[in-house]
Amino acid sequence: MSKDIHNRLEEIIAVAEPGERLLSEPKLAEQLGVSRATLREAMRTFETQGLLRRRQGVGTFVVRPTRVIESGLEVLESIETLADRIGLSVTMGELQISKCRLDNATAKLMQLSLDTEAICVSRVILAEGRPVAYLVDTLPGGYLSSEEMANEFTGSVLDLMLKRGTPLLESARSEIKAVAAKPDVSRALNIQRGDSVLLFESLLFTLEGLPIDYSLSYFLPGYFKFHVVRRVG
Amino acid sequence: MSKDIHNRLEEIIAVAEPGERLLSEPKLAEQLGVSRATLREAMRTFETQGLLRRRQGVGTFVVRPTRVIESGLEVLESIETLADRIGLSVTMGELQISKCRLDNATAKLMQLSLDTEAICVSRVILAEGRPVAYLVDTLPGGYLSSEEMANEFTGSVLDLMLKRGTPLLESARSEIKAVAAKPDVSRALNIQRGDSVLLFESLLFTLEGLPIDYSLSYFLPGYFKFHVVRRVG
DNA sequence: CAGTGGTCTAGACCACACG
DNA sequence: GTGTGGTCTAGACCACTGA
Repeated sequence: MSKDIHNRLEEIIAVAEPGERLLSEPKLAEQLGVSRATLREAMRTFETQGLLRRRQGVGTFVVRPTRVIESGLEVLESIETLADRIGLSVTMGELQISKCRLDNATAKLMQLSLDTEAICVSRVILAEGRPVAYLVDTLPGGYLSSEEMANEFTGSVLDLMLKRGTPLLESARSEIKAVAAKPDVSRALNIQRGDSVLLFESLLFTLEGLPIDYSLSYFLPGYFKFHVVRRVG
Repeated sequence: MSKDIHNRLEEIIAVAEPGERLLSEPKLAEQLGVSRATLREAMRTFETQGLLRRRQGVGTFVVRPTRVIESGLEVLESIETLADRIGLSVTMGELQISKCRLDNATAKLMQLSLDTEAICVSRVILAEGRPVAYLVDTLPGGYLSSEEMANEFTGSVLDLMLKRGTPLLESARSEIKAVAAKPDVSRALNIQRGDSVLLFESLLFTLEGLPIDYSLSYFLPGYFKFHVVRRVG
């Protein structure tokens, strides 16, 4: 029964020093008496918990997640703001900005026509060098200039607009999902395809009630704690 | 490249009639020109979207998810209440009630001593015969009698207490996570081990602010839509 | 270059459902 | 019993990293 493998792996991780490298997959699999596929399956849980970090061509390392980025969902704040508050430094990587076309569903959500020119911004947020979130924003053209993006953008469309003061923002409506990481997500977050990630699909509104930003935010579960208070009646 | 497989599977599902059975895994794998393992990997996404339903010993079936159970997170309501509102009938299965001991973390959360007698209630919620949620509640002993459970319990601890009127309930604090299904969860929800599910880890409080119920709620993503409004500043 | 993780394959055995 | 999905194995090849 490979529930054992899970427990034995847990033990191995528990006694390892932070930063320690595990045996290579073939060796570890042999030592545990299971196939490599089974071992990798068992590793999945610990990866999404942020306890293991795999690096292709290098090895698998034990990680001690530092502080967890915690947030109540009632307030809209960027990851950078949240991280700042607990004194955690985050950086941005793999920034890609491109003009893009809206697909049908997105156009409908944003109340735009299909031929609206739009800008897609994708990037990875790293905490202590580890990718922890993958964000993709889609905005109608005209809200972001290329100079602004080059000079001011630090990872958050929200922060940029708040700093700029225009347009005035009011709220975001987010849909919360759990999804299996597709190839683009698993690559960006450095996890296995099919691993579980938390996805916020959000629409950001201005004070006038205009949708101004459609975003997909993929979060590595182990590094974030989102909570919400739900009232009876 | 097995991204193709994903798309081809998508196409197969799209043109299939609801309720239609797919070819068996070995046959379908051969037809698509991939191994069974690869095919199963590709199937994962569609399972958690609720588009495929696998039944051991029977086959894999195409499902058209009917209505999605949608809820804002600000208000605490049971799945039964939400389903009722959209006219969807849900039933309860695999009810298990047992006395249990608190583990360390749970005891701390509930502000109880480790030797407190507690009751664990687990059950599966089915919508149209399909398991869509797996709920595990832990309560200190004394709140639920066995007669009540036998006669009144329809799947929701919340509804039972609200109906009874005591203790008076105020709110729940929920932590939202994405997790890979462990064996117990995958069995209960009829999905593959490691599939992504949405997990709410909640603590329910009385009007006096006493924690009275600790619950883990695992949701099959495709059948639920949770949303929340997040305000700026 | 050698060694790592990422992916895929072919085949096996099991537990289960149904006739 | 027969056929299904659930799980595991052994082995292969690739892409990537770092010396």
